[in-house]
Amino acid sequence: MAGGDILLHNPIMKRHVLIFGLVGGLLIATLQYTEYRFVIIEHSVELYSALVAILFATFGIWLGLRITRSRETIRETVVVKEVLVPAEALAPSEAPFAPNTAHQQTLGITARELEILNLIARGFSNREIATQLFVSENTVKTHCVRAFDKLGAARRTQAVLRGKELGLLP
Amino acid sequence: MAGGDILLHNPIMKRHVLIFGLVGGLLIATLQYTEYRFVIIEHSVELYSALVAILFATFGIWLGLRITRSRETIRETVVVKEVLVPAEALAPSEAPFAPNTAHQQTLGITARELEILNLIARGFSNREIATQLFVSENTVKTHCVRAFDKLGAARRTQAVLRGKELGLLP
DNA sequence: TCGAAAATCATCCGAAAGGATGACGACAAC
DNA sequence: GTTGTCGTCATCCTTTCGGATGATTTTCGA
Repeated sequence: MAGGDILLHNPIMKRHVLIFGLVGGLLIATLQYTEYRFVIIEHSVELYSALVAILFATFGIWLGLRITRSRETIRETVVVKEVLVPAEALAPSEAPFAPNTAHQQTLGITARELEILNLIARGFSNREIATQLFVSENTVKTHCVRAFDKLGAARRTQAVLRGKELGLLP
Repeated sequence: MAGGDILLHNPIMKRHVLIFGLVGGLLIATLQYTEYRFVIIEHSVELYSALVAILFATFGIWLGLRITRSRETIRETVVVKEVLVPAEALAPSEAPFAPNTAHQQTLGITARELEILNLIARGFSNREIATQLFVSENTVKTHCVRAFDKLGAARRTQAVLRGKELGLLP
């Protein structure tokens, strides 16, 4: 049930769905309107269908991505809370790794910054990171600079080193 | 490039996109076909549009979910690898660290190159490394390029990662 | 619902890193 | 003495990073 709640009772999602419906309605209305105003070429049904299909497929993909993204964020915060307590008694063998939130907090490193640090540590370039996270390269660079600043690092290799020293990275 | 590779050069993704296109084409074809076979009710364009829209929106959302899911899976497997390998080469706290000479030999990595890899892993820039080793920056860069080539790395962060995986670096 | 924090994106610039290629001396192995 | 490897250095060029700055949008908590 929680999954549904997260998706449906989320105001952000509500707005997206609303926009989705609105755009759909508008499109249909436009279609109907144009039918009376302009000359409809023969066999235009499939053309319209294709257009609408492409449009909505794109929008659908975007929405799908969007949904999972916000779901991931929610999940992350939950996980952090969850892991926090057993962290003291954690076996060093199997754990999915819990970053040292104490250090993270004192340094003021945000979740997103840590996420990017992680990808840097895995050897990805800024462009690759941008692609993976569905943001622009500029954004990644901004996060990088801020994270480096907070870590007192001048380079990404140094940032990775510091991150591992502080238990922020696996 | 790897980010794009994960999504676009992924056989699973390719199949999805293929299916996506196929379904789209089939739908359009069906639409065209039915136009000649059945009686088309008046104002059916918007009906068809709505139908197609809903269908493709659903499909799009599904695809979006699918994409992010496989992306997560890929990321997870990477993590598993990362955790798995260095586990065996984990130093028992005190040893001054002995690099895996077997891997070093098979890859043809020279001592000097390993030395430079080590300094890279410690977060030094090429210039700093040059100063420490009393050689020119150009020399350091040459060693870097050769080492990266042997390790199959495109970046120093990647080289460090590979080096640790192979037990060449502490 | 208001404001702070976070995330996003952009542009500009200089520095660092990466890639290709050629060259030269030292040294060991054949 | 020839060959091959290694270390050294250089030049030229392209790409990537890092830093500064400003703006907008999202998100979240009071």
